Amino acid sequence: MNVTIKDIAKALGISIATVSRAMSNSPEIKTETRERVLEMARKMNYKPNIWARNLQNRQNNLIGVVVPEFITFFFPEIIMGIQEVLNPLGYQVLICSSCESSETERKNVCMLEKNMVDGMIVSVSHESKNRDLFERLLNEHIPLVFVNRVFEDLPSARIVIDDHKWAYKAVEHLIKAGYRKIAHLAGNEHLSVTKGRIQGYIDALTDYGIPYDPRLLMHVGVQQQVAKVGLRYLLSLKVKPDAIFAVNDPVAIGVYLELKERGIRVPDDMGLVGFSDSPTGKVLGLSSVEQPTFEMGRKAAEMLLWQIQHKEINTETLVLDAKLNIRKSSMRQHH
Amino acid sequence: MNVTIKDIAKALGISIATVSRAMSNSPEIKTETRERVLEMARKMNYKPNIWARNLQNRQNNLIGVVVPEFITFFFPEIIMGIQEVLNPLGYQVLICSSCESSETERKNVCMLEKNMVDGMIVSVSHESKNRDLFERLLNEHIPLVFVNRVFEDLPSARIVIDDHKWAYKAVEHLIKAGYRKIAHLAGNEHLSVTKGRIQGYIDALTDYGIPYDPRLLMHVGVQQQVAKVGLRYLLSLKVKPDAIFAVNDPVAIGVYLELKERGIRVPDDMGLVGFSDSPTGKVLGLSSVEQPTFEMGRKAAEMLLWQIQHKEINTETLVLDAKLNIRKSSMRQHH
DNA sequence: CTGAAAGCGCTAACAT
DNA sequence: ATGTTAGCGCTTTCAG
Repeated sequence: MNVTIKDIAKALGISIATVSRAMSNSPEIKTETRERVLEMARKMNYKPNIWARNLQNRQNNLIGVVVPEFITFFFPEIIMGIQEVLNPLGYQVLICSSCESSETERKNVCMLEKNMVDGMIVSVSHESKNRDLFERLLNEHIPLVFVNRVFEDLPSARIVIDDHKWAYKAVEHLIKAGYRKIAHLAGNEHLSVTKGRIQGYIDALTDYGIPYDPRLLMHVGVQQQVAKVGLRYLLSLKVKPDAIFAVNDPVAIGVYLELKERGIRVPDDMGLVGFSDSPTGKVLGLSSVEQPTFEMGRKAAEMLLWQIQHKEINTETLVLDAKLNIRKSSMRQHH
Repeated sequence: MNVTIKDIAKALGISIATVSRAMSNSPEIKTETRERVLEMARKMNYKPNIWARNLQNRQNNLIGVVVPEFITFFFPEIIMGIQEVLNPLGYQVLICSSCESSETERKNVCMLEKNMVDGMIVSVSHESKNRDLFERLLNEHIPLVFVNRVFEDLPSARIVIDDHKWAYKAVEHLIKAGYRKIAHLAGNEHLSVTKGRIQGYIDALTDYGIPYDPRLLMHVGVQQQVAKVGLRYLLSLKVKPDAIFAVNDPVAIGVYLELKERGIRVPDDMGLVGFSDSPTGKVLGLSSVEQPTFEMGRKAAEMLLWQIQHKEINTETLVLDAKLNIRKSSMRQHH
């Protein structure tokens, strides 16, 4: 059995109220009494019961985070940013992975609700199916912030980068490097980031007078293993592409490995640009758009805190800056 | 204000006990009453207060996990294994990163204690300084399992692989591939995995008649950025090594990149083997020892559950199998 | 400054 | 089968 304030009170011959006050550093207590209580608490190895306290305070300093996965660096870095802000403030973070499944995502969110988290930070799974669920959360005024993968039509707080702009820059870079038949391996259709990146791709081509050819655009998803299928399709085309802009680094890496396998040289035979700048991409010399992952996490945490503290839902969208890192995968020597 | 069983009871004109029984699916209740309660609960959007329940049950189904980092694939995979077992059973997992700092690790553990987790799974930070802390936990009979990085002299549950054996195999492989001056970039001195891998390295050399040269062994730590320093040292030696066995993949990758930078060819001029088989190492063609990460997590969770259920500390060490993946970084064509 | 007492929402005897 | 009641450990009025 654990030691409670009752035990301390009894041992000291004082009331539990006094002990409680000593513990919570209340001003209305004699310094001497407090010291005696603290001393005894230490001696008896007292540990406050957090559930009793939460029950009283109706707040548990728990924040839920739901991400699609946390095996690759991207979401872990966001999570670190979140914890960096929240942990020092005494918040605990419950991390859930939806494993890119909307069903699991729904379970995670319900579980977090059951655990009465003070708020949630979510990056939605690639199917982006649970609009109704998050709408309900919003209606119930549960503080909620979306990061990276969002629902555009939901009045919620959001942390994103300008996918359109950075996709545009990536494709523009390929054009300036001399590539002309630029393909795009896009993510899942309903994913927020997919749409922005596709439009950026199309707009860059158009602006540089390259007609957009829908056959060079294929939705493959966001995982490395699907890249092979996409590449096979692109290479089967009559007019093969000379460069590929991939929706993210895992897909770009999948493409890279498959190209190597087939003896197609990067960047000479095929230019390649990814998105999100993974460590693996970096060592492979893959050009990529770098997102400020830690900062995204920090900002998401701050925006959530604001909502919790102001007891008010925030519908602001914060657009952070990004950066195009050019490496050898898109630096053709001659063409 | 949230709806409580009291509200439901009042709305239905019944007692709170009946409502409580309906909620917990007690057998001693009329089916019809239960349905009416459940119906009303749904209508009123009732959500059970988990703190009140925990206060009553003195159990919160919370498990704490402390890992050194979760940016690279390794610990995330272990964590996924843990969650795979624990989540379906209704446990929530609190994930903390010690950021390879013993001080942060101590804070994390204390925080988890404060949150009254039912148990902890820990992989200690590379300094391995908090022996006293974990000893206290063990003395207080808090269920605890170490994974991967352990304290050998603490009577605790442990999930590991045979570092000695697999380091031996890695070095043996280099020897059989024709390398003779094999160096070892080792991890932090007090880290459990470091010791086993060093001994495996030494024993393999000895068994194959290659005298162990202490100058070819250097403690560099476990992070990619320190590899450069280690390599610079090794290349400054009079008798330069022709192969390097690195304590883990990050270090091996750091070495790989630096070798490339300097125009030293892998595997022809320098053989290279890592440890833990990272995705990045994989795409670089780095030979490495693969650890069963998911399985380690699953087993750790199971061992912890056992302790929780049996209310008894377990001091078993479970040694899982591993695998040496040979890739081109150690496949010299000729020598 | 300290104590008595009520109550947070729920469960589990104990009654009926 | 249902209701009554006493806590779980803590905080917080309200008295003194």
